[in-house]
Amino acid sequence: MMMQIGQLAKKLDIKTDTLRFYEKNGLLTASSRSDSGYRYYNQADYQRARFILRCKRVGFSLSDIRELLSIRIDKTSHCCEDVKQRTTAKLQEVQMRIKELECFADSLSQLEQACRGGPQSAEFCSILEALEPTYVD
Amino acid sequence: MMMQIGQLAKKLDIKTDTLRFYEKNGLLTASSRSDSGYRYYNQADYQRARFILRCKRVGFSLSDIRELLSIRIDKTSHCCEDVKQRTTAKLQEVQMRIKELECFADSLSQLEQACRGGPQSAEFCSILEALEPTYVD
DNA sequence: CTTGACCTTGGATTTAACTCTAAGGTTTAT
DNA sequence: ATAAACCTTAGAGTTAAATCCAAGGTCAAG
Repeated sequence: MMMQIGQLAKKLDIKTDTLRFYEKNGLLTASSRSDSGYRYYNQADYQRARFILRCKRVGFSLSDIRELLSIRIDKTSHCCEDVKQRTTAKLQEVQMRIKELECFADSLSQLEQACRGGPQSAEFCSILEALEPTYVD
Repeated sequence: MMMQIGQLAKKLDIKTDTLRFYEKNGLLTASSRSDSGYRYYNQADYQRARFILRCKRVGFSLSDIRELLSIRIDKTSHCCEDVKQRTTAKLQEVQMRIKELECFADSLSQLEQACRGGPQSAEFCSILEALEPTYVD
């Protein structure tokens, strides 16, 4: 359950240096340390690390991610305007990215269809051409 | 219709240097030049530039984008295995990113609900906690 | 016909995000 | 008890992507 930095790094397929770098930058701190200073990570740390990597893959910068992770809602007193606003902003950003990606996915599958000799086979020959009809500026 | 580098940069909200950098790296070349060497961009160039910026926003690197842009299907002879395979691979990648983002969006809107004092108001207080139930490792 | 706002190139610098190096301490297995 | 495989820190180096700088050419407006 508890693992040290090398094991966690292997599980995540990243370098131990990267984990130390994330710690230095306030993204992920090992939940405990051994007497001699070795970092020990638990399951929650692992989840948090996976979250960071997911965020990165979809184009968030480390400071975006720090912000996402910092959004905390006070259970008792309901949340303040600031937190609500940041959450809404991030949500809109994410939804925009989803739309953009869906647009890509459509175009790519049209191209794939063309590859299979589907109905559009002679119509589009690049992703830009496949995307064009969907661009409404 | 035809614009020079400064105008295009302004429209895209990037620096002229960035456009020259993209040219040097084979992502976007001005469709023509004046006698004195000024770059002239047309509508297709603009679309291509927008495509590049969209790709970047959803986490593709410039070489990913170069690859996406290089996928071309030969209209007459149907497409070769290589192109088909690259298209399929990119499509899968895009679909995975969409799934991840949808997962975020759900969690963020749960948080937003909590902010509004919705039914889950006392349940989750951070994006990690809101995400947890959806993590199936 | 010159001023000011554009443009050219090549090369240096910056920034984010790692990734490596050096010098040394810790743990486990034989 | 010593080698091998871990870990620590601080700080330097790398890579991708963008941005800046310098020295100079172009062009439209007054």
